[in-house]
Amino acid sequence: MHAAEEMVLQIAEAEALQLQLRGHVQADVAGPDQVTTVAGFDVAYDTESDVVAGAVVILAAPTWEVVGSATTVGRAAFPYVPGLLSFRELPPLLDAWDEVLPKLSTPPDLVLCDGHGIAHPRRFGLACHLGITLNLPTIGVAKTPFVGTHTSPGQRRGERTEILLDGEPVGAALRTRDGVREVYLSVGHRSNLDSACRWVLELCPKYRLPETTRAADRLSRAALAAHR
DNA sequence: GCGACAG
DNA sequence: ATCTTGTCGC
Repeated sequence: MHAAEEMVLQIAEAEALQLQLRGHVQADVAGPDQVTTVAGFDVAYDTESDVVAGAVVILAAPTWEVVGSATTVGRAAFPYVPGLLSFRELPPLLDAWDEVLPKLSTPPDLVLCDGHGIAHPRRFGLACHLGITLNLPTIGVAKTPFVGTHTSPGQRRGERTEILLDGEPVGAALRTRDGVREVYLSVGHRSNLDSACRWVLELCPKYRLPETTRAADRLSRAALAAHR
């Protein structure tokens, strides 16, 4: 069998797994009401190879200073397929997680990652997959919309509109700074939309993107650069 | 059938 | 994701 045919099968298997795993997602339960530490995840890609760097950062409330981190460098084992991002990014992210976890006295109270949670064609985006794998409250924060419809929220920080998919709210377009374009967030696991919006705003005291995203992005890029 | 499509 | 210069605005 040719490589292209193998890929078609892998994609079908991945989609089937999503349908199975999505049954474990808790997207309408109380989120954390206190957050002492929060984890942020990101992956950086090399332009001309399949080398990838995964990073996890641990930030402490209320200043969100970095109190822990880990990076790993490896090779991408799955291509980018819209709707199957977690199969590409989860391996490097979990590698980084395994590195940082032994160094923590307590697991983080909340996890953020790039990309969507239940705002996904099968309601099982990267944030969901990461959340049920770690069994932690998770929020997906994306820079661009993926599925569903939404109107533009008001121009003030904190204003938001719902992302609707098949008539159901699956996420929010949230303005994290006055006059700056919104971010698109959705619950990954063990949270709800109100709580997710609250914590994302807390994590955006100064910039459009959450401090977790910014720190993890910097770190994953640095790890990639150091490797080359 | 055609186009769009998180990172 | 990543490749890239200048440029507008506070």
